[in-house]
Amino acid sequence: MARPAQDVTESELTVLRMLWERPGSTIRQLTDVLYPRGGPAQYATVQKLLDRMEAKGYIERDRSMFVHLFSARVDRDGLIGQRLRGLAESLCDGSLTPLLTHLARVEDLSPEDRLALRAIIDGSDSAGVGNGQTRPAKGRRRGRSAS
Amino acid sequence: MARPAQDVTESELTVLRMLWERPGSTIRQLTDVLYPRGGPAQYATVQKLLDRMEAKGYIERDRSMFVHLFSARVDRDGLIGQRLRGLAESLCDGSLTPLLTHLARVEDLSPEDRLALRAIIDGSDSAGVGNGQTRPAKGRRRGRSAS
DNA sequence: TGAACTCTCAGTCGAGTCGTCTGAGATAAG
DNA sequence: CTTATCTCAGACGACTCGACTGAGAGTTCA
Repeated sequence: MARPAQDVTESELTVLRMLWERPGSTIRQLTDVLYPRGGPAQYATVQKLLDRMEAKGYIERDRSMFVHLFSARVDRDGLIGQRLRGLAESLCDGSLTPLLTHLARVEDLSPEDRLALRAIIDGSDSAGVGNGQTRPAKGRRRGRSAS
Repeated sequence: MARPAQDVTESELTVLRMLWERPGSTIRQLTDVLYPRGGPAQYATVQKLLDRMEAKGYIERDRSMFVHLFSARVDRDGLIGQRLRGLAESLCDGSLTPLLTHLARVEDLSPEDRLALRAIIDGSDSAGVGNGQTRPAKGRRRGRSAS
């Protein structure tokens, strides 16, 4: 009954970040970058991390060839959303609003951020102010959990 | 080298939540509520959870009397901030802005939330719209981590 | 064909966490 | 003094996680 833990570890995240940069990588390719002087042991470590991430649903594996190709199933924004939801669940009865107001209160915003935020809040989704970090995300929309 | 883990567990959080409601509780009082039919074993469990939370800095213990009194050192908002910062650290290079925009984008806001948010964003901190969940927080202000 | 190489896969190991529980010793109450 | 309650240290079993080993299947190439 110890630690349920189902989200990505720091080590797993390191591998996942690489898959975000280069989808369809092989274990060999990942290992060569992660452990430039790595032997079979390091190779196996990366393999195990990928195994576990696949089991947790964070990546997918193309088995069609002898050498498997790995890609991320969740992007950075998806991961952010997941953790944010988990946080809301355990601390705010599932509501995301407290997190939102907390951030708006704590973070000192740049004028650009301020503008972009107001645009988002007011519903106009044509805010062209790129802050470089966040990407539009594909099919994500109002994920009411309503526990 | 497994799991550093330094933040509150779900079980610890259960106890912490009680301390938010009733600061200065004894182990006995906490145990009676948490395990209404609990024996010495359950008592010791609560004790251990308190021990570990004290070690992690989440609660404080008044040792002046024979029976110790426990209180939270961090409130809900503080915990939210801490986790949010951790999340930003591991996924957004330490910047909170991506989290903010993510939430603003994903969450469909009620008109009240919208209004309150705009007030916060625009810097006027006299927003009287109480959404019940978030409390103003004492000394928290611009925590630039600038890694 | 067959040897050398690389890959996959299953299993193991050590360190660490977490919830639980036991037992010893100190203190208070009757 | 006896009894009850508290504190404190330690230990357990289950589990996670990074690291590593070894066996066996598939590929490459002389």
